[in-house]
Amino acid sequence: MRLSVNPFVARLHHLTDLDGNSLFALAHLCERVRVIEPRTVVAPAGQSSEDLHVVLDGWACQYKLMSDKRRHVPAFVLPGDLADLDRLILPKLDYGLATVSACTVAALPRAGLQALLKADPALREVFDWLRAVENAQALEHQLSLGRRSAPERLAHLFCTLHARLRATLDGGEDLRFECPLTQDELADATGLSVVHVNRTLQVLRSEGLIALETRRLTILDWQGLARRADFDSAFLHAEGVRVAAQPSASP
Amino acid sequence: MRLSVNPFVARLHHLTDLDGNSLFALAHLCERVRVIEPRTVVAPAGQSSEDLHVVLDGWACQYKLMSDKRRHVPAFVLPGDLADLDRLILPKLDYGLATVSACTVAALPRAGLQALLKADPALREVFDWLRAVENAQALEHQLSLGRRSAPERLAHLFCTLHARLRATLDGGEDLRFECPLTQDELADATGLSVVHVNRTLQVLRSEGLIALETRRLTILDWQGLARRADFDSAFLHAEGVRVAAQPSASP
DNA sequence: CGTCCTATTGACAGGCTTCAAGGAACGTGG
DNA sequence: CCACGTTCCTTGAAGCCTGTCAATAGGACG
Repeated sequence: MRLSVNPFVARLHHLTDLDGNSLFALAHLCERVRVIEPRTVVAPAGQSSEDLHVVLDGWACQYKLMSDKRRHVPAFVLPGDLADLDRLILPKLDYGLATVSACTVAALPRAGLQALLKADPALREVFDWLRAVENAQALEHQLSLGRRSAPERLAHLFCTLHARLRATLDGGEDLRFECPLTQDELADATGLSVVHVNRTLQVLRSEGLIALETRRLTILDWQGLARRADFDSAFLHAEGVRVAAQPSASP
Repeated sequence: MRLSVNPFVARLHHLTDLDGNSLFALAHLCERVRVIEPRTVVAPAGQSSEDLHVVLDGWACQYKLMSDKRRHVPAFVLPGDLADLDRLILPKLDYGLATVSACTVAALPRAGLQALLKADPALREVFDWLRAVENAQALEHQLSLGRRSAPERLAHLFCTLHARLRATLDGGEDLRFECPLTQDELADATGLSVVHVNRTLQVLRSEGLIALETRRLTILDWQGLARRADFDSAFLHAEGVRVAAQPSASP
């Protein structure tokens, strides 16, 4: 798996000033690659595993289940995302990982990654940063669930997805993107019922903010959508990190 | 500030196998102590700061504001908690820190803490673990906001607070605790309105699950409350961490 | 005793859920 | 190529949960 085709490594290349050695070593850990069917559990919740997962292609999601089957999706995992970073510390996670669309997933050995991070302080710093950003996103999601109305939640989710995708793909100003989410999944992420998601989408459409055809979302009015959502991209920390110049292997 | 009276250090002593040197060094960083009035902003959101905050006594909370003043509380900060761990990585946080009751707060210098963690791998591992636990709690809170009803949310919050307090205070089986939260704060944490919090509390009372007098919560039926909340304490990771035996300063 | 903050109540509206059923899209096999 | 099953989307009706507005009561405190 070469550097250029690994979107996770590519993203870190964009967001950080990690040197080639670090990136290469990381890419090297992404060798065990699987292709996984849509709507498939990759790693169930509450089960310990020795692998972390990087989604190279396709969309996945974290999920949590209540004992009566109610389901919540804390976050969608986009191409280039590390899906279960917490497992670096906690082998047994309390959320699961499932695919949304068909996915190409790399499994990184926990021990190997830990060793790499120990040997490469700059990379470690970057991983710490990734965790902090993930946490910031989790808190913003909390705000949505706690205080935003249904239209606001969906608008906010779309703004977030768009911003994250654009950052990863480095796509220009394109306001359209493939969005493989079903309304069921939107419901589990926004804390709404499927029916209400459906109706709320129609509201956003009728307001001229979005168009949502089969698996394809178009933001018709970015400003309007962001205003509707009270969206402020700061929590995504898309500016990246400069990691302190380390006395590392090579400059 | 001696070890024994610093609840943050005491908690790490309980939860981890950190040696005396690490704990002492950490306690030493907690020297700058302030007493802060109730309902006071300690560190506003969106502002960068060179200090992390440990709450030694009293309750505080993280908070986020929307542009129209809607408020959300992602987490309450209890005695012995590090309130803004993310600031270790992100100097400018997107949540603020405010007191709930009168608090004794220690301000730890970011640079000093970073240096300490760099020099003490075991301590660093523990801090990574703290972050992972914090994230687990954030996701469980998301689940509450997204999928639990009002009575379930409050029941879950009370179970969580009780479990966290008991872990910190190492209190026995006591089912009562001081709870300085106003219904306003409960509302901001649970994503409900004040009025509805009030009514929901009455429901929980009438079900014989809790008693809530002035600033004092009694859990009358722990099992019942946990069942009502679909509470599973796993996400608190109260078992702590054993950090790999490090070739550290002293055994 | 007045003031401020918090808790409590009532009335009413509306957002959102649930139940139920129909329609559209897509893949599969005959 | 069409019948068929499955999954997803859409719609309607009914009602509860929760929010908003407004006003009262209770405590703490100066």
